[in-house]
Amino acid sequence: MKIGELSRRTGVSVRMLRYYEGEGLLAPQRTSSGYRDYGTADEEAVRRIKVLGSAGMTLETIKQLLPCVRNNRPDFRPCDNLRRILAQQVGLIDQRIEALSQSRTILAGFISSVN
Amino acid sequence: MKIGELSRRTGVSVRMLRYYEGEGLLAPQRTSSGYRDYGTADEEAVRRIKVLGSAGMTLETIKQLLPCVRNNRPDFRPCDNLRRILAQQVGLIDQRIEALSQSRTILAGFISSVN
DNA sequence: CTTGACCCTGACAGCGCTGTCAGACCTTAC
DNA sequence: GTAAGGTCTGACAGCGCTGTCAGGGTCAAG
Repeated sequence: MKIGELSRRTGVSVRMLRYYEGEGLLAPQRTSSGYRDYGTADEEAVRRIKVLGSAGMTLETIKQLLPCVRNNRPDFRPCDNLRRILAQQVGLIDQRIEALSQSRTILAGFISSVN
Repeated sequence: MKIGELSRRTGVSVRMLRYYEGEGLLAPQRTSSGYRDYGTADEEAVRRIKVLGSAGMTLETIKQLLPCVRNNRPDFRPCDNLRRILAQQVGLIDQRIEALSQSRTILAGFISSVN
């Protein structure tokens, strides 16, 4: 599929899809005329990037993860320090969740103190 | 207290404390020689800013919240649309928590699939 | 009075991310 | 063949946040 369609299907802007490629997270085929040609695997990848990204992960971090994550099952063999990255990222995520929960408590408290 | 001490006590860099002031989130007293002089209320505010900020809130958003949040108990009277902001922010936070949980599941799954 | 630690302001720069614009090419449908 | 809409590249700019540097003032201890 072409970039516009992928954009519509994933909700990621055309601009960002090209950016992902520039950062090395995607490498779509090209048609003879130079148009990007994405497959379903690319679409899957974009969805993953989106989720990981909205969790606060940097594209750089996601990039380290992604190549090992083809096929829903990570392949760790080519990725030596990946486990470390993963554990570290889970730690970061837990921290963020904690902060968010705290904030939520604060805000929800404010709201209910008014109703 | 002076800015260096506040920085040490809160873990927020001197640079950022001055930035907060520039953005209108803090307004410390000044000594006759121009040094910033922070009180305990400022320290409290900085801690709140820190928590709210690490929850992904913009300083601009925090700024709208902060004036109504003196004394641990929000004063809604001067803040008409605050409830709307609060509800909206809680929604955003819930979204972020959801995304983080998803990411966490993905990553933790990867890790356990290897042990 | 000097020295070292701290503070001041202002500016520049970078980060990661995102939008937008220009100028050109491609494709599809009429 | 023409027009409309999609795509290409490359560049510029902005966002919010953060560090750093320069050039200068202040303060406390020796």
